[in-house]
Amino acid sequence: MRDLITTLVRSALERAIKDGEVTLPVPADVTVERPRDPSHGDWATNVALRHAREAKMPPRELAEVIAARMSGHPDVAAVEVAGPGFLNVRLSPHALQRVLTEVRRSGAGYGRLTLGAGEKWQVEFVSANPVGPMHVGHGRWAALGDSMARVLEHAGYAVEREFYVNDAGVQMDIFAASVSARYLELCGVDAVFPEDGYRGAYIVDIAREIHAEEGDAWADAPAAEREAHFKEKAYAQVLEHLKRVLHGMGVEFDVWFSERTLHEPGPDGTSEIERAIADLRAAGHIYEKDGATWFASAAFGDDKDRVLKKADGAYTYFAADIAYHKDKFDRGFDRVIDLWGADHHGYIKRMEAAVAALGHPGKLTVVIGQLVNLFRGGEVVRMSKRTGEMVTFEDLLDEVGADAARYFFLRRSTDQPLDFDIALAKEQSAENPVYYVQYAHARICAILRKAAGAETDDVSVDIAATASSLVSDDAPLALLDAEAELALMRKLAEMPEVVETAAVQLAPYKLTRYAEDLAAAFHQFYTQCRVVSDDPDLTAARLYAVDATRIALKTVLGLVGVSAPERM
RNA sequence: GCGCCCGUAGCUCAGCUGGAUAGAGCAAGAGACUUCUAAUCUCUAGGUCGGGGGUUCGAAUCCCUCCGGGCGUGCCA
Repeated sequence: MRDLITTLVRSALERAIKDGEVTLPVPADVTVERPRDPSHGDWATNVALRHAREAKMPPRELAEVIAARMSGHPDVAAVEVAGPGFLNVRLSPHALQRVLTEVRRSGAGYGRLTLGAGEKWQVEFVSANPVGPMHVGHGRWAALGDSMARVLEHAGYAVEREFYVNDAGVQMDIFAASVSARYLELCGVDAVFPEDGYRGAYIVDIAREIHAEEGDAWADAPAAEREAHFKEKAYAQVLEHLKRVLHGMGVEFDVWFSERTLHEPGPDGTSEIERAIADLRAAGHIYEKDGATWFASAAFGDDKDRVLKKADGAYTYFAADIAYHKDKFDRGFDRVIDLWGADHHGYIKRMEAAVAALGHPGKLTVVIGQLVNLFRGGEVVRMSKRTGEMVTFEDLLDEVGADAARYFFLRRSTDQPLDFDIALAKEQSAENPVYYVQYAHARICAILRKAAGAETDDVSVDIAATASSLVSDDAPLALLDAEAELALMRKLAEMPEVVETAAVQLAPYKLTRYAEDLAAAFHQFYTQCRVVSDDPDLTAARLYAVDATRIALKTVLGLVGVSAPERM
């Protein structure tokens, strides 16, 4: 629709220039946008303002010339010159009614774009250390990353979802030692709990499970042997937990990437980490100092150079991260998106530097997800993996449900810390916007059941089948010209633009806002326009509009990752 | 100290690649169900866009500066 209006404006201006009415080179920057105030029409352009000086005409006069050449088009109801020289374009009912046809023809593919042109993108998110249960922040990033991936897919990208498992390194050792200490306690052996160990109750649970399975068998084993064994047992349990919780909220990963594989030697005897450093060295970005191996990241915009291999011979976490990102780009992604917690934002510059040094400048986008502050009826709930004082994300899901959790997590812009009140999310009231949107969908389904002659709360009715048999393709859409009907169609027309913005800005929260707007437009329509009446033509036309709204609502909820209930 | 994020209505937040009279939800007040779901709708009220400078036809938006809040700033992971 935007393209259509842009073309109309441009060709009107071009004709005016050709006819000698305006003296101006044909401008390249003719753009139309949505006016903030809907009373200003559907589309507006400031071309006249921008080029008045060049054309040596007052802006309003130039605008009048363009307006005069735009009127008469069947999709345009009115073109007005407003304010200092804006051109406001109002779409005709006919143009809006056509949107309904487009929605119904596209079905679940409504709003799909070719923006991505099939480019291969990767979204890596959650990537929680496998040393404990998912916390609420991980839940937000899961909702965010998954919805981002869904939007990008809708916008035409080929998207892969990846979870990076930090299963190597010191955290895993501490984790194993913590489980081991709890296990020994269960065996009745006096054990010293590691000073920096994980104190959460879940560690005890894991130890108990191992003890139930294997008894005291490991009590007398050498510590190193026991911990090595427990590490794998406990790791497997946590990984199972992560997969179960994520699956439970509808998030599925294509790849679970193990950090260990970066450390293991390949067929040629070198690890991926070593090969990544060798690449950087060959490109001249590596030097030795104070017994350590350094990456000259400052040359790529980092604050200072970074150590990759410490004087003691161990690789830093950053070295593994570089190898990991090299691996990603070796897999052929056109763009890699990392979703990190806010506490990692200090790493963005060095990671971007590394990616640039590896020969992929600008192909990494790091999105920072701010933290979640958990409340319960106004009281702060603490979340700490170390003290064990925490609400796990699984607990939260059990309590508020996946729909409410996902919806709440997405409602804020990514770089905004989120206050999540458990009591509020549970509340089934007007304060809870997820129900507002879902309710609109449920209401539509009730109308369709009613129109089909079924009981309005008959759950056995197949809505999609009912809709397709009930709604006639040649319904007289021209009858739809009431204010509430036009407003609903306008809102439906916006969806492709919303998908585009959400994809370009990696901002799924735009979808929740749109979903609420669309639901509001429907609720208003519902209040003002009786759908099933004894006027068969009007009923047919309105059923058509209602079904288009159902499709769009279901689609946008799908992009958010929230269900569209047929009855509430 | 330096870096990133933030400061907009009583609360939670949109609007930020400059555009028209700064918006929404909640909370507050007043109304609307013998009708396809009132988990809804309608109306009212609510603002020095943190302060100050600058850039220009035009600034919540861009630049500078100050104030306030959050996070980060390891040869940790």
